[in-house]
Amino acid sequence: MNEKNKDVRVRFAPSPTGYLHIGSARTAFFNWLYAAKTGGKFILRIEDTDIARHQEETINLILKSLKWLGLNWDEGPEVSGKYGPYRQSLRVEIYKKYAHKLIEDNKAYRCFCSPDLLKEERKDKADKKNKTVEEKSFKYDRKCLKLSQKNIKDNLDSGKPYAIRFLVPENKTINYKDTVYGDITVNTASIEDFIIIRSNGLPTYNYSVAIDDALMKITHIIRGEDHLSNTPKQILIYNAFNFNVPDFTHLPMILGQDGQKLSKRHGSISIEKYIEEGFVREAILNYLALLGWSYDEKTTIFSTSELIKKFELSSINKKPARFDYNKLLWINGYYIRNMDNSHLKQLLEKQMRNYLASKNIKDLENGVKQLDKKIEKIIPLVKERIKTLKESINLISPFFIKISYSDELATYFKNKKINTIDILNRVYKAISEVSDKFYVKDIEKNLRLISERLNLSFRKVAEVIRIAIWNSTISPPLFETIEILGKELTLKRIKEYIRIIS
RNA sequence: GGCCUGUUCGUCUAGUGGUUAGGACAGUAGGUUUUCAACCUACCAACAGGAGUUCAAUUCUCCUACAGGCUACCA
Repeated sequence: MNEKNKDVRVRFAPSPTGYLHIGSARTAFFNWLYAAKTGGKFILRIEDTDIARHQEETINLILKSLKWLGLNWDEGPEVSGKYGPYRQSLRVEIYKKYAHKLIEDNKAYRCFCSPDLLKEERKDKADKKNKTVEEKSFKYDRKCLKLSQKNIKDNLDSGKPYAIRFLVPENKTINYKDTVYGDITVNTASIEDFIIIRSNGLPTYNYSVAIDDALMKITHIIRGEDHLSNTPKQILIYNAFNFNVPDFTHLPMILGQDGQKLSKRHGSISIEKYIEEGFVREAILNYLALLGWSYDEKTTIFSTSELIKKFELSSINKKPARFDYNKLLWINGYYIRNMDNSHLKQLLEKQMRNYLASKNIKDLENGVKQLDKKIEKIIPLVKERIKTLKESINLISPFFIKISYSDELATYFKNKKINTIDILNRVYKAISEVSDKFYVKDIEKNLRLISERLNLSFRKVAEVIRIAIWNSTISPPLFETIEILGKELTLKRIKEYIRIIS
């Protein structure tokens, strides 16, 4: 394998049966990274040969998620390329043509057996208590290989449906080297004559994938470990046509927190969901990169451009990785904290506007016009307090949306030994006396003075103020919060809280 | 059932024929502080089990256990 090879061609070949899954996203990303690193081409191919399962809309969802991640493709849907079409459903004639060539060469044959019957035979064999491997073998018995020319002709003439099976060479050893898993050796004795073209004329996976990868001149196949066992079959197809066999790199599986295969019951598994939850692009890519790959013994944060430089297929590991939502959260928080304010502002303002729209909230206490201006000042207060963009809503909305005190906070000071109303009156006065420029420094000075005068720790005073102006025992830093709220609104909330607890 | 693959702290991982087995997340304790975060410090915590090779094995070999994948006219 030559890393400097400019002719590298890799592909991501999703089956459009749902959203872009987190595991598929990693596969796509690793392919993309390898292409970026080597200056090769990243090809996108849609594997939609299973009519029953594929859904048209999901193709767009997948493309959308890939674009959001920034994994742009050089050839594929929407951009085309010289090895198209890039949808398997549009390549059916190609698969048929090659399959018939195999029949002519006696490397494949027509099978007229009924699928239902085969299924039953297989079941019988599984149930048998026979001891020999032969007797329990699930392999197809090659009934149709033994058919005479006349039989075949009669069947064809009568229009009997048939599938095409690949004639697997007997007792041959297939050997290949996987970048991650090393030398893999399989004997053809364990492989049955698998179907390559179904009776409905559509190809099966192991066949079409090999034909396409060969025809599209794919040089490196990077995909999930679930395909490791399929690889020998595909090599058989390559060999039957004398195609060049590409390099294989299988990626360890991604499991859920419980160690089971990642599925819907593990919560969010689609990229789309993560976008909704407020994860940022670079954080997701960074986390994905760490699932099955590592650079050294200490680095965990990698920008995408660093990944392009540092990524190596040879340092991918074999062990299946559990998806650790907590770590993703941490990485996301890290990216938010270190993001530049103007970029963060764009993202948060969008979040906020979407939120207001979704809740149909119109009467903002500070007015929508101020959202844009104020959010700029809010950013530094929230950026190290959120792990997702979505969480910012809780911290930002009280600046704009009228608060209504919860029962718990309305009675919060009832049994406490402090004179809440006295404190609030003093606060009201102190805030009123701050000059109209309303500097944080002045606000802080005046408020601290209250605790000094009352000989009360400032945290007690702060708690009272916090609940009054924020309806919560936690808030962004108090003085800055008051500054951004503005004199008028701060006083209004204090007055309101006094009224409620009086 | 057959075939293929894997197994280092709870999690992601680094690592080597001789190391106090390293880092990160999580957890715990403390510091800072107007709350919450962030930040800083410390602590907790792992080589699946058994044989063999070797002066020495977490590292090499074999077996067992466990886990995952494939075994479809799914991909």
